[in-house]
Amino acid sequence: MFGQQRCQEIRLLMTRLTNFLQSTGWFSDSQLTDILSRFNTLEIKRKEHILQEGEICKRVAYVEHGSFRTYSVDDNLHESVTHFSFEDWWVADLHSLENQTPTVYNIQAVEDSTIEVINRNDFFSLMEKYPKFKDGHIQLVRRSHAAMMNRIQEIRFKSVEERYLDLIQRQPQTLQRIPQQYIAAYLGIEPQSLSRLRKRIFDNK
Amino acid sequence: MFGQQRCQEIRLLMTRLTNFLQSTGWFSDSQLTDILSRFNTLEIKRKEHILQEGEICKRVAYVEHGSFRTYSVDDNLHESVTHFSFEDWWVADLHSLENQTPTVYNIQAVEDSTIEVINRNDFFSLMEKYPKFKDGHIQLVRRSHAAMMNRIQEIRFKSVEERYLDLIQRQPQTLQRIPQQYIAAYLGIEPQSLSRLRKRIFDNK
DNA sequence: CGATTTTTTGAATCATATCAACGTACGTGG
DNA sequence: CCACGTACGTTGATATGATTCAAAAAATCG
Repeated sequence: MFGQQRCQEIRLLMTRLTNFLQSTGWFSDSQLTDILSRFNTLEIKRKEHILQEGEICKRVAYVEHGSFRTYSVDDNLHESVTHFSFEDWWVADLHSLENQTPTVYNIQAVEDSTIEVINRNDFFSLMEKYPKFKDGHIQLVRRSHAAMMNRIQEIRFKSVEERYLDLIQRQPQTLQRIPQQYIAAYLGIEPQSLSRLRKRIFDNK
Repeated sequence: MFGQQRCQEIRLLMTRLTNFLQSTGWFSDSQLTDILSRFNTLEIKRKEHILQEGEICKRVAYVEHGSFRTYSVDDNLHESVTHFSFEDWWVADLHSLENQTPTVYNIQAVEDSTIEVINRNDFFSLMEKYPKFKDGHIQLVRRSHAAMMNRIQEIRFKSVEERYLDLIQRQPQTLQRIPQQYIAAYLGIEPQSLSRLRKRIFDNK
């Protein structure tokens, strides 16, 4: 019984994406094969961009391995990191993807990474073909929305120190895998200030 | 021809909600009547809450007249305003509505207001019954998501002064209809700081 | 009109930005 | 494999903007 399942998984290529889609229980094996056939595996080198300001988002990626940062840059060349994406995250600019308007965000690999990529047309036709796929996507948008609301609350109510401690507790991998300057840009402070903050924290311990 | 249309509108009650639903062009008159029949008109007094922290969001409102603020309160009783809602806005906590989890937000009338209210079950069954109604809702969630992303960018990149000037230019009604302390809570500063900021701005002119 | 809420003003304090310089780690080509 | 250059992180001094506590002035409501 498990032997057969394992065999099935191997036939479908044992990727994190496959694993995720199977875990939802929403699709039959043939549907799974159909869905997976629309994706291509891509290797992305550290510091390479998969989306840049001004472009129109034409594809959606699923992170197999590695990490990405979504950030934007203001007139004074200050960078602000919206979020980091690790294994099993979907990565895209949903707004640009939907409306086909130029994005204001940049998405860059922080480490050498591997992603599964699907282009916009295929993504949208999957949503039309499989209602569950659409529902899943809507859920994702809703969750992103809630996460953004939450983010604003945190920025408002918590000190930078609290938010830093929260971050390294909730996502210890961030500390290990993301350079400090990007973490500073995520917290909304200058790298110098994060350096001083860390000193304060670790001296008092 | 226009006479007949006007007559039709009167039969459906000439509300902003009716107007909005008609303007989408998504529904026939009988569908419109069906949809509108699920809504009830409610009068909300200034400072009255239509949702409070800890409750589960069980209804969705459309603002006919008046204004609301969505805000949350931290442990030190500091209030942060997420956004203001005026005429023709949908008002609800989408996250609590969807997941039936307790909300962390409060929604309060800033002025004496009139809203059209639909309860959760009716709202969801309308989404199942009319695909266009569901699409419209998804669009709304997506737009809210983009607005929140944008909000974070603004907080990061713009000074409080810039954001204040942006606000009163983009939504002059805010300045007229919303008390200053709530505007301060929207900008993320203390009322005292906004008062000083305003003095600085108007002295330099 | 009086009572309550809202806004303004003052002084002291705190956190972060900024400019500048120095140390350290990293990986790339010789 | 080492040396060099570049990118990254640390530290110092100073400046700026917002907070806090306190209290007065102004506006609003019943």
